[in-house]
Parts: sequence; C-alpha cells; structure tokens
Amino acid sequence: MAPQSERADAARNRARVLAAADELFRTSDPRAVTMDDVARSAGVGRATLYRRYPDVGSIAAALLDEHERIVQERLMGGAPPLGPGAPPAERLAAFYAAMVELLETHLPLMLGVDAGAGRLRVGAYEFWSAHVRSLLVAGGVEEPDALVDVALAPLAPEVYQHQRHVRGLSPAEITTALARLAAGILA
Amino acid sequence: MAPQSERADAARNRARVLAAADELFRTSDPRAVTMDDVARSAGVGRATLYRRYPDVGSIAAALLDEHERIVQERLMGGAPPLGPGAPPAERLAAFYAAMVELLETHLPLMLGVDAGAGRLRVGAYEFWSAHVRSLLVAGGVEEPDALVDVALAPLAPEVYQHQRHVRGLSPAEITTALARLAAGILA
DNA sequence: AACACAAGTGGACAACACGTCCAGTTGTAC
DNA sequence: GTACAACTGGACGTGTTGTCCACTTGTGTT
Repeated sequence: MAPQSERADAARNRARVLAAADELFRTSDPRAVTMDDVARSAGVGRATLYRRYPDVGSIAAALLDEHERIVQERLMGGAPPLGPGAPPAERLAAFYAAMVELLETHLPLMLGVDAGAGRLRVGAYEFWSAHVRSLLVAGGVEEPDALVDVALAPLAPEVYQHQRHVRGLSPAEITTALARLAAGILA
Repeated sequence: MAPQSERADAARNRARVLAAADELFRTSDPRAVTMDDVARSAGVGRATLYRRYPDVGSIAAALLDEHERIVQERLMGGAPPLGPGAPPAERLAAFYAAMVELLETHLPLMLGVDAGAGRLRVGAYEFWSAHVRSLLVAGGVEEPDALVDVALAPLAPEVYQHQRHVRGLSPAEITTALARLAAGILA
C-alpha cells in the first residue's frame, strides 16, 4: 500500500489524515467536508494533504478501498453464490446483497467519493462493471454493454440514501427489490 | 408560470437570465456554471438572480420544466403505449424511451440540475416516482416502494452521459437495454 | 401630470474554499 | 555528525458564495 521507503513522519501523518477524515465523513455531511476541514482536524498543513490526495473524494476512496477489496476478492474467489459456481442470476442477486451491506455500513464514505470526482470515474466502478458484464454474458444476454450501467445505477449512494432516509425503507426491502431486478434481468 | 403582476422589467430580466443560462449550460461544462457566470452573461446583478433562484440547479430546473411537463402530460393523457391503455410493461418501456429522448435532447440542463440540489430532491422526480409506482402496482408487484427508485436510477443524467460519451453507446442501444429492464421488472 | 409606494435592481462586502508556492524542518543514509 | 532529500505547514492569490443596502424603475392613485 504505502511506498517501500515511506518516512516515519509521513506514515504518522497519513494515519492521522485518514483517521480524521473518517471521523469527519461520519459525523458531518459527507458532501460538505472540505480539504481545509480534514487538514485542520488532522493537525496537518494543507500542502501535506494535497501531496497525496487531489480532493476530498480521493480521501474517501482511500478509506473505502480496503472494504471494497474484500468484496472484490469474495466475488472472484469466494464461495457461491457470491463467488464463482452459482447461476448468473443468483450471483447477481448475491452481488446486490453484498453491495447493500457495503452501502449500509459505509454510506458516508461512499457519498464522500461521489462528492469528489463522481463514482463513475473511480477505479472500483470499472471492477463492478466488468463483474456484472461477465454475469450478463454468462446469462446469455446478447448486448450486455448498455445493461451494465443500467444494472449498476441503483447502487448509487445517492439513491440508497434516498431510499433509506427519505423513503424510510429498510436494507432488507432494498435487497429484496434488487433481487427481483436480478431475476428480471437474468430471467 | 409568472406571477400575475410581474413588472415589465422583471419579466425582461427573467427572459434574459433564462436565455443566458441556457446558452451557458449548452456551450460549457454544465456542472461548472456559476451564479456569477449567469449574472454576468445575462447582464444583471447577482441579487437579481438570487431573488428568484437559490442556485444554478434551480435555473436549470426552470429551463427544463416546460420540456418535462410535455412528457408528463403525455404520460397522463396521451396515446398508448406512453399514455393510459397499454399493458404496464409496455407503458414502462415507452416511458423509458421518452426519458432517453429527453436526456438526449437536454442532457446539459439535466446535468445542471444535478449539480445543484440533486435530481432526487427536485419536484419532477416525485412525479416520475408516482408514475412508475402506479405501473408497478398495475403490474401486480407486491412491494413496489423499493423498486421505484431502482427503476428510475438508470435515468440519472450522470449515468446517461457515461453511457453515451465514455462507453460510446447510442441512444438506441440504451433504449433497448431499458426496454429489457422494463420487461424484466414487469414480466 | 405629478406623486408615492412597492417592487426590483446592481454592486459592494465578508466569509470561505481552492490549489500553489516556498522557506524551514525533520528524518535517513553515509 | 554531516549532508541531502523528502516532507511539512502556513501564507498567498483567485474565484465563488450569499447577503446587504442604497438607488432606480415601474405602476396605481389623486
């Protein structure tokens, strides 16, 4: 993760920044967190932040990274139905369920990523795209390309937040709806 | 639309602001348009803008309003399959096709709305929600609430832009994918 | 036609966030 | 212990925001 030869003070500040940012994203509006906020809260200067992160979104992405990688590894090598082995429709439903779990646990961070560059331009989105695309192909869908983004759109943090906190839906209800979507797409 | 007793100069400035904003949204990055830009480009002061519009998003929403109302009226009272009469699955597909048309024609404006308050908090979203919900109910879906936002998520301007200009997909391909989605949801 | 009032207007203002720059400091290798 | 490179922190200039207030301009009345 960190460069091989990272100075001790740099590592210390990196940890401070990440801890402070995590706190800020959780306790205040994730879309309103600024670079200034993080710098002040972490007790470091602004240039120290900009050295590694171009914007707040990338800080949120860094915090999210390890959690997303766990899901990614379970997708590629884990047990079915999330991992390989189950029918595509079931794998897609399992993927949705895993993503709802991620959204429920780390919604502030995921909203924070969106506030920056936008989730469509983030590396992880390409991974999810490739996975869903492979499921569509395995399911016999002729033109999977346009369907990929359609299938991923409901996982936008904004949408999940709206469902949870405006509509008042439960994670279980959302998961059920997405399971129905999975079945509908890969009938 | 305008208050009954709107002063002549106010009406003139309203028109100037809307024309200038429309131009700006189309010719530059819709997410980078500022209140300053619009004010300067329209030749009015900043307070004149803030009198009627709290942010750039609401200006874009005002410009979009009449175009959206046309679709809304066709949904409620137009000919099938967009209007009443056709089976729910076909009506949903027709709705998707109409929205793709709207996105294709007015993408800059719709991205501009998103840059402001966000499309989920805009009045029109509630209308689309109610319409899709009624289609789901008519189609016999037991728990339509969570599916509504799922079904509308692929219509996010961000998603459409990504499909068109990053993936290089055509409006027809996107419409086809959404038609499949409609069939899958309301099988 | 002149008046009075309310509605409308424009620019100034302070606060804030951004991204960069540079001089000083602190680790690390020799 | 010394020298170098990496790292750091705060200051700086720019641009945007939202509000405030004095002025202007329409409109209805006498």
